[in-house]
Amino acid sequence: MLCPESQARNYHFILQQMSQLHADFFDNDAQLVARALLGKVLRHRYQGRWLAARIIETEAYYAGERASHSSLGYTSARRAMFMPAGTIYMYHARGHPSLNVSTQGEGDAVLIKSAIPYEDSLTSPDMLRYMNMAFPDERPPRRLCNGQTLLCRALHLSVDDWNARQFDASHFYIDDVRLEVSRIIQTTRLGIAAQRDAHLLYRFIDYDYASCCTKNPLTSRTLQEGRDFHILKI
DNA sequence: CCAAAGATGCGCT
DNA sequence: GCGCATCTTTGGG
Repeated sequence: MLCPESQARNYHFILQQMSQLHADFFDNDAQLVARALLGKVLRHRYQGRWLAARIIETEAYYAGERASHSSLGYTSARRAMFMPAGTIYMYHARGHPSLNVSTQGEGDAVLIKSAIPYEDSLTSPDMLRYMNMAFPDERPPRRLCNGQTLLCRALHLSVDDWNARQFDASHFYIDDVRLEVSRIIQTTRLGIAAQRDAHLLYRFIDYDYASCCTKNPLTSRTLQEGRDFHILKI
């Protein structure tokens, strides 16, 4: 007979095994993976505590276009983009870590661009406090993960620990807890120079959380639906 | 040395 | 809300 604490641990482990995303999830076209990742939950164990965030914004990158790091050529730092689908690719963007996952197609990947903290029975009660420890100032929950480097900092994910590695049910993985995503905004990626395929509509946002993403197309005066962005119904 | 798939505060509308 | 200047750290030529 297991003690209650062991039972809880077992239950936790079984839930992880049931719902975590495996390599076959990522072994698809980068845009499909980018869309499917919306509503999925990043879970990272940091100092014995489980931290989690719901993905609300992603970008797809292909070796065959000019915005991707892989299109710049193979280097050791970029090797994870060329590794099998489901390999974690992390790099430093302006001094802070950024999280990507390789997909089907050598050199193709998805950038996880923003998320919001997600609390449930698996996460630590003091999760928000631990996320906030990454920042000098006190931040409201919706400002903890709304940026590709901010979410890595809040979840305490480092390049040294996770670049070119695989997800792992005991430390860091992506979970499918069946959250509903009914509409997706498809629009242009951010921070891409005009001559590097900036026009491609490879950025995806969970419509219901557009107000929490890095840059909301719905409230822009200059962007027009049908030209600069589309709303996809699932 | 400097470019790079950022984040922020400030001033303006 | 938007554009712009300025701060940031690392890997690669």
